[in-house]
Amino acid sequence: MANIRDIAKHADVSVTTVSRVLNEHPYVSKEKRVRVHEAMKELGYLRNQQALTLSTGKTQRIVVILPYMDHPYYGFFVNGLAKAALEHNYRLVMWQTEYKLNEERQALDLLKHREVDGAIVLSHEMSFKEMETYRAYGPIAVATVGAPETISSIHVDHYASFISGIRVLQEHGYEEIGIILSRSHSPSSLARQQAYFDEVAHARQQWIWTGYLTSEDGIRLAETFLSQKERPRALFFSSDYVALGFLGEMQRRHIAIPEEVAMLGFDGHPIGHAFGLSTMLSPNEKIGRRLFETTLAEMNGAQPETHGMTVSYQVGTTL
Amino acid sequence: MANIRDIAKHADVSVTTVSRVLNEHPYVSKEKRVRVHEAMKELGYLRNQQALTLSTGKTQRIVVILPYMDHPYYGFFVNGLAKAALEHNYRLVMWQTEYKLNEERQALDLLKHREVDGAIVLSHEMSFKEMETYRAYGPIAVATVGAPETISSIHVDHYASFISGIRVLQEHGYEEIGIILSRSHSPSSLARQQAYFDEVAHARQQWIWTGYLTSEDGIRLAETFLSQKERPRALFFSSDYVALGFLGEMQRRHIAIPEEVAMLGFDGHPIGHAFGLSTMLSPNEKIGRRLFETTLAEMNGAQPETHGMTVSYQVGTTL
DNA sequence: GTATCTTCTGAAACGCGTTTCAGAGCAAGC
DNA sequence: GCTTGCTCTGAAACGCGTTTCAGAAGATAC
Repeated sequence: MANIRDIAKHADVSVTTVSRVLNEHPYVSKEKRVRVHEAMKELGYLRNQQALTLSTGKTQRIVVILPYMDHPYYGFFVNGLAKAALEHNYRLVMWQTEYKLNEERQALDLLKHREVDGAIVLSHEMSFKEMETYRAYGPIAVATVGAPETISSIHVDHYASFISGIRVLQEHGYEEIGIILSRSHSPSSLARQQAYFDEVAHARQQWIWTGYLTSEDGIRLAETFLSQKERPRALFFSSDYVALGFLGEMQRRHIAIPEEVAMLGFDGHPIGHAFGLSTMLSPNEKIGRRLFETTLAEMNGAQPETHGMTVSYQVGTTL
Repeated sequence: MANIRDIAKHADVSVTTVSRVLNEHPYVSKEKRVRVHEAMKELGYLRNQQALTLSTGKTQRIVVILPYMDHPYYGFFVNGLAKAALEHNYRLVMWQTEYKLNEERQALDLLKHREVDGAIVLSHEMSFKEMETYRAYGPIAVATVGAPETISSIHVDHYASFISGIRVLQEHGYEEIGIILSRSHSPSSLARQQAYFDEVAHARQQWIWTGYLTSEDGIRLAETFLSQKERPRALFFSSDYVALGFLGEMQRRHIAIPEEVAMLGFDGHPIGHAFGLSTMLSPNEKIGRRLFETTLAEMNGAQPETHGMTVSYQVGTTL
């Protein structure tokens, strides 16, 4: 495959001139520019991206770190990221961690080895303290709360969002409320619990169910929930998919929603809409976009930024 | 940041020796090996992946081309791909095309510019004829049918799968069957239509609904379906999400499933299970794995392969 | 007419790890 | 004692595009 030196020889110009033509530098005479273009066509020249990357030090790649690519929760984030990346001529390198700390480290090592220009972290086990040790090698943006100043954070304000969700439930007359969370120790779960205790007068520790991530978990939850003696009148889920699993199983058991138990989801997935799930709509695609744009801005010298986004109520029939 | 030459100087050995230590070449004396390791530690050496890539010509990256990353249909494929890639120390570069031919071209151009070692195409607008023009630059594997010999294909045998789905419907006593397809001109849709006409005695052109991709489309379909005078007794969907949208809307309208119309989905998404959707289980995660492994094998000199996978019936309550 | 720009060109160095090749030193084979 | 072979080492070339720097030629300024 022809390289820049072959082109130079063929067009009888210097390598520098060919490079200038490639980069549309103005100081090339029309005549030579034409000759170079012809040579490139004749030899079927294709610029070697690797060489460019080594030379400039810019990879035009960003690593995206998330637990599972097929978990619907991340779909909107990734979609926003993908669109923004495409627009700015960046490629996304996806790294699936399965919640393993070691995989997160490997993914961030790409930064150290200059395989990518930046990192976007949608979920992490790693402490921010450790994450900061990677910061010297490139910008990092997270979709979670609690990041230090050096790390950009574009996230859903889970505390405020849960407060507003609880208010929606209260406006519908529900006072005895339970909440369904994902991993119990994650910052978002902690914020949600805090909101729960701050805002719900009848809050009870045993009305917090943790460890529910998927629709299958939602199915399981139905059994657990129904076996409980004292049950809340409404459930606030932190994920639409868990809510849907629960809803499906309740339907199967012919238990009326919202008469027996009211439900409020979180995310706003279209599939929830089909089953009339009331939910808190989260601007995840927009967050994805902004995560990318923030990272890009940082690469161009901007300061890290922190921004919390809020959610809105989407009417359904489960309240 | 220290490079290999700095290490060489610091350890008072040649650059070659440092390279040998990095690559665990046996012909390095213990003494020098130790000196090199010490120098690397002292200077905080990090191997520059870019330089390695330029030097070896191997990127350890594969581009994955698909219309939308957040479409649940692709979730399992991508999951399988991601797991296999991780195991073999490859990175996945995701390219979202939104069904645009031009985006597919850009994605495959990565191959030409040596930005990736291979390409995996989960869905494409591009003709195989055009796709073959990229073949010279690296292995390509598709998840669709009809690929020429030069392009690997690991796919669901849509014809056989639709036949077996139709048989399931017939075994449940349904003769008047309609089918719901995605894009009408895609090879999979054509194969499905063929199976429909070959296997269903009462097949009718107006019982083929095309253009249904998402759960929102499924909701829309309910209206269209119900407004039709002569309706089939059963619907065979080519996507669980479309089926679920339809199912939700039918529930909202208090129309009994399967009494009014029986439903059979396709894919086997967990969320379908929650709502008792009968479906044809597709081994998409396995296909993802094999797509990667095939591509890897081709990079190591193996021939392209074609393999059709079959689906199995997953019992639900919508038949 | 001299000084100062502007335009255009190319040699060489740079980014950095790998590979090839030549050769030195030493041991085993016969 | 001489050949063969193995172990170890490093200089130089290679992959390939970009950038720096020096300089030539022509144009403009005053």
